[in-house]
Amino acid sequence: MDMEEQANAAATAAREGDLADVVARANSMPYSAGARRQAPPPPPPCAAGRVMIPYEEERQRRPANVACGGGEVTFEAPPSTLVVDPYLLAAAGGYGLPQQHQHQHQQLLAFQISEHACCAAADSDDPMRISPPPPPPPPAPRHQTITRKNDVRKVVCIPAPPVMSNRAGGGGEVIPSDLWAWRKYGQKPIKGSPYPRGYYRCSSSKGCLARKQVERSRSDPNMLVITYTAEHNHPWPMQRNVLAGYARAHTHTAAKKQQKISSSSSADNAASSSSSNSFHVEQINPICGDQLPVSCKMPDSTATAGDGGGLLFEGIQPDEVFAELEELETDNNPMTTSANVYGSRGQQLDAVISMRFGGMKLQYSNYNMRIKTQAHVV
DNA sequence: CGTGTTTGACCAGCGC
DNA sequence: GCGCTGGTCAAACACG
Repeated sequence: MDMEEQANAAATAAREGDLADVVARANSMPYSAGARRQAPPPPPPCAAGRVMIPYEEERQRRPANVACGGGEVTFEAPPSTLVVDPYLLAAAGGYGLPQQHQHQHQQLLAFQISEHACCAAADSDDPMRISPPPPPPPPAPRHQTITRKNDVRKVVCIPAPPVMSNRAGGGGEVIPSDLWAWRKYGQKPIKGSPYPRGYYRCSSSKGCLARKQVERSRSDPNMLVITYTAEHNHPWPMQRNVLAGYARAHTHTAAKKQQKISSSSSADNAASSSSSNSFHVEQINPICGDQLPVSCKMPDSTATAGDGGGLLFEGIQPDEVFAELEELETDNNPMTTSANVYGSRGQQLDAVISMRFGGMKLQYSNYNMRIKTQAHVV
């Protein structure tokens, strides 16, 4: 199979949402003659693939490059320092956010990324908010399964839905979906914070050590601070096998709204086209329009669609794409990831995430609220 | 019945 | 060593 056929096969796979196939095909392709080069270095050891900026590095860079607070946020960082978080991308696209908050994401897209550092600064009484990669944790005793000093913590800040009486999420929090199945196992009031902290563990797989803590930022109650601890030891769940509890609770709120929107919207998918060595799938971002031009459903027909009100799209689904990328990164696939997020221009916000694996380059962009996924042979 | 949340109790780390 | 604090457990309960 020559390069062109490979590219077409990869394009087909990508249109079908099978990023792993795309990557496999891309990695099987030789680098083009003109671009012959050493394989790019593996991404930084950030297995979960989230924005991970070493604390000292970030602290030194922050004054010059990150302006935090206010409506206008400009954020720039060397691509090598950024690993894209599928969750952030989901939030950036507005997926998973309750309808009443979707408008906020335009202003918050850049903020969410820089807030990663700003939260740490604002809530500086938590010294573990950003920590360097530690050695592997020792075998876990019954309690305190991970020592506090050595655990990896990755922090994501997202716009918080308003406090509701909904029991989901504890303390009335409604946690937007990040595609993993989480089970709440505790909640504690935190000294100095008026908001309780919820403790969640991964319920997708027995024995998975992944945990997350969810609390409102004490400095900005409109932001949710989600702290991820440990890593999933299993692929992300393509199929939710649960209808009870957390997902059920979400079904009662924003998720049902989205389901209604979904069911009443047109099933027309946006046009896609392909050429010999490139293709793109273009979809209208549902959050900026009254109409929802694509059909929304879960990846698997048996899965629940009520997962935090998230919308997934037929064809390439951004959440899926980055969730798969997350796994690929953990496999240390030789690829580079870069992200550029530009400050808001009026109501518009642009974000470009590009990834390169082998001879294929994938690019996810959110230009003027128009989601576009492209793949090119490089 | 399976999966979830709630919540009081328990345990360990940490600072003094 | 002691007390505070955060993280986890587990029983009870809710829900489809």
